[in-house]
Amino acid sequence: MTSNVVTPMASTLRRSGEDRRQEIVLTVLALAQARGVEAITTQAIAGHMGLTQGAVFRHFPNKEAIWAAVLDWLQARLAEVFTPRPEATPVTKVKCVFEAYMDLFAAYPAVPRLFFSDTLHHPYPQLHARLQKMVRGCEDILARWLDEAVEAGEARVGASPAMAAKLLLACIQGLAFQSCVLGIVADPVAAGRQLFPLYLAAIGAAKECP
Amino acid sequence: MTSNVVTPMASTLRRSGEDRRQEIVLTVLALAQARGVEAITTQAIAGHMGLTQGAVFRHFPNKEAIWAAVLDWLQARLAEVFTPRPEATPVTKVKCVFEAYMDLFAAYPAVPRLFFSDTLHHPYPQLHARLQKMVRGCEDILARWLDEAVEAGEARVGASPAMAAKLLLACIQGLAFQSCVLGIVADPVAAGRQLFPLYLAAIGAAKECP
DNA sequence: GCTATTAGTAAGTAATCAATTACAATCTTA
DNA sequence: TAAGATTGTAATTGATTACTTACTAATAGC
Repeated sequence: MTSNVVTPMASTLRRSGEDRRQEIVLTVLALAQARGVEAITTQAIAGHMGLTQGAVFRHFPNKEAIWAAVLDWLQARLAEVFTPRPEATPVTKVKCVFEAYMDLFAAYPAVPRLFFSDTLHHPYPQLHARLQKMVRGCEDILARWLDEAVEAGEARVGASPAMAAKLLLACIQGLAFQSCVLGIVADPVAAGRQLFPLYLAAIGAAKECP
Repeated sequence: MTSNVVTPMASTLRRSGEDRRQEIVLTVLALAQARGVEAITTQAIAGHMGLTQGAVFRHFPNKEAIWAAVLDWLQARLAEVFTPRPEATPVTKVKCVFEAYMDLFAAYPAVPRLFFSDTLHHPYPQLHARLQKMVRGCEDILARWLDEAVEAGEARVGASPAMAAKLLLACIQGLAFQSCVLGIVADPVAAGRQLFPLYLAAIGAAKECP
């Protein structure tokens, strides 16, 4: 007789590690939106994927590594946001980035939730530093474009371009909070369309922007 | 002989319930800043106050009640923020509110942390609704003043006053995030002083503002 | 086709959480 | 001053947490 201890792996689909890691990241995004960042436990992740809790640790050594993978994903999305058409004028680039942000928030409402959550900041100094670096990098790119816009006569910023960049990012973050965390802005894309002209006025740019 | 089971209440200062409730709220603010919102446990609160964990539940029936008390405190601070001099012009009122926000963030960096944390939103629908209501209320007041500003010829908002109000609150929230959560803005008051002129340009107001 | 690696389970770990209980000391007040 | 309400302790509860271990089945490479 064979050892009839149990009959595991009944109908479970076995997948590659790379697949599972991606799936875990997407599951984290889904859970952040559905149940909140604090409710993202390894058990919740495993349950959402139809696996047992221990399986999660086959693919990540600990929870911090999961968060790091989520940050990898987030960084890739942010890189996409900051890839406007190269032939665009500086102000148009800025506008495209703003719109891409709103599209990102509409597509993945979990992103601001993760960004704002203390979980990604206080308990993990390295992740906190990475998030700092990411935002600083975005600010720098925007500041460069705004500088070019002033030089090209496309805008006439009263303050420094760096401050104009900080203002735009602050607006974006505020909108992200209002739409994705607080839920008082139904459609970030529509809200952005109404708000961006005000920013153009702030930097003394024309309203058109093709 | 007396029963020498233990000798409790050795040197502990016994205080009134109202005192303790206030102390707990302030302790929550301190812990939110020092260790992060997620690290605010009843044990941490009690330890910070020099009490045992059970003592916390003498003053609040459960943790949600603690959060609710924190929201009460926050609501009172917000009411102070929205109390400018009545003789001020509309735009000056808006400016005063902006500056009061920055002062609040400088004095209590834990406030944005709490506001942004999922803890106050997802697990407690009632607290979430309260936060929504508070922000909406702030937005409404700002929108009214901006409307008055336009009528008085103090500003010429391109979009609706409601949108101009939403823009200002978004900026405030973004700055709160950058300074108190992300930590890339050292002095929110100084940053605000540099950014507010850009907002004045956005709503077509003069730069002076006494 | 055999073997090593990988992806899974099941069960268990110690730690920590919010909340409860039984009891004691300290106020309040009648 | 006696009685009742209040503020505290100490110990414990059951649930949940991230993470580990021992074992098993599927896959990939030679």
